Amino acid sequence: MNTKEQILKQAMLLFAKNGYTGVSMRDLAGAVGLGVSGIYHHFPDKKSLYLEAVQLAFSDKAYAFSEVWESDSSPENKLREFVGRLTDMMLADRDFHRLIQRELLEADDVRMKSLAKDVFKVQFSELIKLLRQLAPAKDAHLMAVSVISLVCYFLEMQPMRRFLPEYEPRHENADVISDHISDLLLNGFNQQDK
Amino acid sequence: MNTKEQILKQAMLLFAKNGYTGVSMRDLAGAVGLGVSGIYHHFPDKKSLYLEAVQLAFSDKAYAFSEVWESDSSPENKLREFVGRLTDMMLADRDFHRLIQRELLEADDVRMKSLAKDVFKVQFSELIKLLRQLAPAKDAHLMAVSVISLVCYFLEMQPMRRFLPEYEPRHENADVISDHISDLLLNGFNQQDK
DNA sequence: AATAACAGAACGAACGTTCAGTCAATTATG
DNA sequence: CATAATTGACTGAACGTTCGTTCTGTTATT
Repeated sequence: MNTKEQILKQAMLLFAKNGYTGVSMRDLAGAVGLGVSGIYHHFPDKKSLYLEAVQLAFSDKAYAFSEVWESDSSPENKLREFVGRLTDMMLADRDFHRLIQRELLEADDVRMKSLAKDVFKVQFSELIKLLRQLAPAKDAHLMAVSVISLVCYFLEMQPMRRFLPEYEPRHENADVISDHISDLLLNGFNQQDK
Repeated sequence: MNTKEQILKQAMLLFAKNGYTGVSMRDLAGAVGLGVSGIYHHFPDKKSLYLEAVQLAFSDKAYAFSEVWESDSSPENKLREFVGRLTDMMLADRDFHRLIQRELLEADDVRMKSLAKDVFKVQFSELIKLLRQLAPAKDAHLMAVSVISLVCYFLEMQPMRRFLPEYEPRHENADVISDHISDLLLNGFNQQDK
């Protein structure tokens, strides 16, 4: 891995942890093992470096779900598979999830639009297609957002959930979370037989 | 409203918009109409000011749901009422919601614990009690987190949802959102007759 | 000889914080 | 009751530090 890639990787980690204003060029240089000016040899300024790091982080993840859409399982199982993979991904790469959280908080309209079109659109459309089969009468956009909401906010709340009533350690297990979410989506509060 | 309260209010707005490191004491002083040292007359340092502003913002909201818990409607209607009020609150006070988002992202274990115990615990416990009536066989903690997730992440995704497929302007309406969430929770993907 | 990849020092600006002084309102004193 | 002393709420300038960025080398490779 060359120097530029190392810079981008460390940048993504640090920006995810501490945010744009929370990371100085000296912090980053130190993490990579360079002097400050070494970074400016590869990037014109901090803003460009940040955007490139975010873009790289997202583009790596976009194609993780193609197997799900291409499989010929039942719609129910496709949904379970999608929820499971999304949960796994978010749990395995917390820095990536923090980056999403930060972008939702801080990105402007231009960047929001480019993230929507370039990163999420394809997966979101496939999810909508699947949901139309599962629940034709319901609003597909709202359903798709609901699926993503359940997965992402579970992990977003994780640092606080630990201190809330009825918490058990198994509530951090990926399978427990994704099974719960799939059951809830497919059956609501009604009992289900598994 | 005295000066100290004005400082706290402006601080909460600015911190919600720009984050802790994104707001300088000079920014804040300017917003209140003071010199920098005027702020240090009321607060010992930036950190204390931030914590006090966050605490104030949260304590104002904690008691908005007592009517729901005390009513004698059916559990189903109580849930609909809770979801509706939570959605309204988050939609009406975006700065408050941004502050929650930031705290979930940036707070350390100590502050996370104090937020959980002092701010959310009571409401969360009441929600759990309600959910036990609605779905006794399910995991109460996971269910409660699901309810909150659906409401909060809908609003968190709002700036990006606008650019995703199948979006319609009515998807930003509080009633549309909260009805969808309540129906989903009570019935899953199954059809429901309203 | 030219270039790519850096190091180290330095730039002005902005940061959190402090400090000496101002000025009205309050309290204490002769 | 008048006046002196004290306090609370602030201003403006200044402190040392850190910020993003640039500039001048240096060193190994082409």
